[in-house]
Amino acid sequence: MGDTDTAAWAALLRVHAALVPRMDRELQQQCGLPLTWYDVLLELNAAPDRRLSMGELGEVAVVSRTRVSRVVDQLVAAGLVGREVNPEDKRSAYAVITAEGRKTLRAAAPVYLGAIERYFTSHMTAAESRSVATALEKVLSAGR
Amino acid sequence: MGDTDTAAWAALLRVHAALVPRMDRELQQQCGLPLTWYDVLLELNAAPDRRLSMGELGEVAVVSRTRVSRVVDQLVAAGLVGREVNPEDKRSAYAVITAEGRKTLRAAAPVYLGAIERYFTSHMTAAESRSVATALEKVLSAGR
DNA sequence: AGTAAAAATGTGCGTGCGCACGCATTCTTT
DNA sequence: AAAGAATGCGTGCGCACGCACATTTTTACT
Repeated sequence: MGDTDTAAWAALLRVHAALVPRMDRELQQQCGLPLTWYDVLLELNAAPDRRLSMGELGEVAVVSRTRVSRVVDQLVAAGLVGREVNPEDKRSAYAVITAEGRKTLRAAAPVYLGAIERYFTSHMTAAESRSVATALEKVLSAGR
Repeated sequence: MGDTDTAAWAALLRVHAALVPRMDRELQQQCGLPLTWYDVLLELNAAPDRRLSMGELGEVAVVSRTRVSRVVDQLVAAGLVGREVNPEDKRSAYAVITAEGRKTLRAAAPVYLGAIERYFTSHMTAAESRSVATALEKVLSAGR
């Protein structure tokens, strides 16, 4: 752990373990919304035509492909997204964010963004923040 | 996500989601050792007198306090650690790494460290690595 | 000393998560 | 055109994880 090479990785693991449950609770208590739901809604809202197939959703969101089905089930039951079949490929199922879903997302965004700022970004300089982002994005684009 | 403030956080989440399962599998296939076991063994080995109470272990390792009991159960069953009662406080239980545990740890270390280097550190500059470490460690020390 | 609060640990239970598998549909090959 | 491979998706199942609670021991207070 003390090794310089592994220090960054060890710190990443600890930050994740410390902050993710905290943010999840805060979001859930103030907005009744698990972090997973927020992530899915965010990606759907940013997607072209506000819809994504299950496979695409599993790749872009921080949710495993197989888990997507059940999360979308919950979101459909909550009225935040709808299921639609792709007429050009009847295997495929689209998840489409509803108006209620966008409303919920807009309400939850400031809470989540505030938590990120308060627990994470505010404790580093702007230069460090940029450095972390570029470094981790390089790791990401390499790991595909 | 595109926001500069949240970019670092979003990248951290994605890197964690992408790399942790991969490293866990690699470690488990090549050494028969889950990542959780490795972390616990590492902390025990680095601790004074090679032992830690359950509470201390839950704080220092990336394992929740309540989860520690069962993980130590497994490690005891595997012969990698031993349970000892604290003679000065009979509530407390010490987890002590065994010789077999140290042997297993030494065998697994190069595999894990290699994976960290290969999947993570090698994709950023040394300056970025240091920047990531210092930034995340500041986040950590602030979040207690 | 005696009683109540606090601390440290272990456990029953519900939940989240991913793997292996099966079903329906589409693509490819001959 | 027919058959086999490949793709996209959903589901049964087992494992990991944390919360609330019970138990035992220590500490604090009167």
